[in-house]
Amino acid sequence: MDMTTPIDAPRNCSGVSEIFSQVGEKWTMQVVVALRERPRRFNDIKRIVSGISQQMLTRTLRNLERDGMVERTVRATAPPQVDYALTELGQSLAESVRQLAEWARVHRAVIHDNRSRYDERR
Amino acid sequence: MDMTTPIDAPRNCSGVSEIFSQVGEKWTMQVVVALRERPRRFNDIKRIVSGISQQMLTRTLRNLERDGMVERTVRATAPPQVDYALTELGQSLAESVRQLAEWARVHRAVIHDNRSRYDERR
DNA sequence: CGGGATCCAGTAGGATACTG
DNA sequence: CAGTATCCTACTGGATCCCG
Repeated sequence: MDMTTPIDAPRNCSGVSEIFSQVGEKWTMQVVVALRERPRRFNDIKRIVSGISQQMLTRTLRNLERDGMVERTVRATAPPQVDYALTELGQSLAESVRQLAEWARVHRAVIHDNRSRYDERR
Repeated sequence: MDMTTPIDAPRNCSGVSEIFSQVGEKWTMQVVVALRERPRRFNDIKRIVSGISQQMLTRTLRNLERDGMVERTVRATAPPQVDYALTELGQSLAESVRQLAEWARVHRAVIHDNRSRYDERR
């Protein structure tokens, strides 16, 4: 193992950044947020997360389901009805992310301003 | 002209997920963590963030600099020496991210387990 | 030492059409 | 309604060479 790294950083950044990349995927957190209040059906989510295609919504939900963040419940009615709900794991993620989201919300304007100035100076 | 600023986002976090995607980029947070203790030089960071190419380190640092997370200081010595340091903005990001990182560290095993079971059931 | 310039592969993201 | 199936584009990540 690499014992030469002189930082007392959180151990195993590699595994953690794996989670980050999922969180950072374009639609993941918006879907999680859409489910925070209560379970919702496919097209309800699609309506809330404006701009998402049904393809991307399907993919995002599958990934979240795969990780155990979201539970999928199929009702054998006609027409078919599918509910998606956050699991406890998913809810705890949403809660942890909320703080980072708050940071982003507060600093968004400054970051955009920094970018503009950087791009102009170039 | 400001085409980049979303005017209205009722529940939507389009601007926030923009920050998330940067945080989720493969190397961004590992570089930030590498700078948390003190400023460091290019090849120091490269050594700490094992596996990163000089190309990707350059790109990542440029993006962080662009957003005002990192400050770049060039010393006109021979050989040239460049220091990278977190700004206050960068440090506050690191702090906010730490909590999400802690969440990821705690739940990583469970998530991996969920994935395995999901993939088997397929 | 600290990059920039190229080129290249893989994947995320998206548009559209079709289906049980 | 809730998806699959295709096909396509753009961007992320990386390897390599070069340069002051």
